[in-house]
Amino acid sequence: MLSIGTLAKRTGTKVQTIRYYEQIGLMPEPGRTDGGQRRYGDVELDRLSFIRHSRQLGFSLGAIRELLDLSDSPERSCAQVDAVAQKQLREVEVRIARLVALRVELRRMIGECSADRVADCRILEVLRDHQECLSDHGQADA
Amino acid sequence: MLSIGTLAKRTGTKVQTIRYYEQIGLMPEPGRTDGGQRRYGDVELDRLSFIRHSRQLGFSLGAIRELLDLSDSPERSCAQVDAVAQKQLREVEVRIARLVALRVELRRMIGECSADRVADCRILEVLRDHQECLSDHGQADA
DNA sequence: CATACGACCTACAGCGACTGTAGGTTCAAG
DNA sequence: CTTGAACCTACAGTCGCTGTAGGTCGTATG
Repeated sequence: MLSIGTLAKRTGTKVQTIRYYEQIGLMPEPGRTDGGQRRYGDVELDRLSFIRHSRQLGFSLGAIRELLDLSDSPERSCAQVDAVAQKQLREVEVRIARLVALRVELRRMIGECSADRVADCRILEVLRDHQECLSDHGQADA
Repeated sequence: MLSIGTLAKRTGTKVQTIRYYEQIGLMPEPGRTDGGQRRYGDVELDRLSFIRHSRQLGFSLGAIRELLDLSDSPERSCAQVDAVAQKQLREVEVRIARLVALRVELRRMIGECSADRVADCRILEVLRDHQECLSDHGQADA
């Protein structure tokens, strides 16, 4: 039986984060000692490892919830699992594309500035005037 | 004199976002009509354009505040402006590297799964077992 | 067996950067 | 003068945690 602190260490999670996952129903309510402290077993350890690893791969908690639900029906087709993963991949690809476009602009901006004074700084000029950009770089994140 | 809605349209910002920027002191408190509605001039239009464009390039509101402060002292050296932009570039590069590593894992994971049933799904297996990953992909974001 | 102290408990506020809602007021066109 | 779109304030919600305050529990040591 593991305390929440031990579970946290084993999975590289903060204690508060585990309690947060319990609060939003992503982790089950565990057993308690007589004094009211949480005690976990291997099932919970595995579940939390799954969650953390999925988070590291960028899956949202919503997507993770879906994956956990799916993995509870081992006889079903795994097409839905595939769809979730594909969607995540596409999102990662979109973000990479956006960031690469940003990198281009930032590099160009920095490279062009050889001024001494703020008044002549190309970086600030570019930021002032969107026209000077090559791409439209809609949103930075998402 | 522009209403907040017109300013919003011109800069591709939501009205609430402009009010939010005012609230956190990034935009100045504008003049008002007798009825209490905000009215903006070209100075505010330029400032908001600067903010929005910087946001699109991924600068945080904190960094933007710094850049706006710097651009108010036109005689100063622009080394600090450069430093802010360089920092942003480095952050973008780190994020790209992370996302590219994620893309590798996601593609591999998806490519390996040719199962029909959830029970044999490679995607879920990989998510369960971190060992199966090549990189350490620490944090998804940041 | 008593004590100390680190780990645990709950409840709630805060982060960044917005976005949305409710309920009321103002402006400008017809 | 009326209508209705646009404006106003104030506050709650988003996501995924993280931090704090103030109190309780469990266990190793003396």
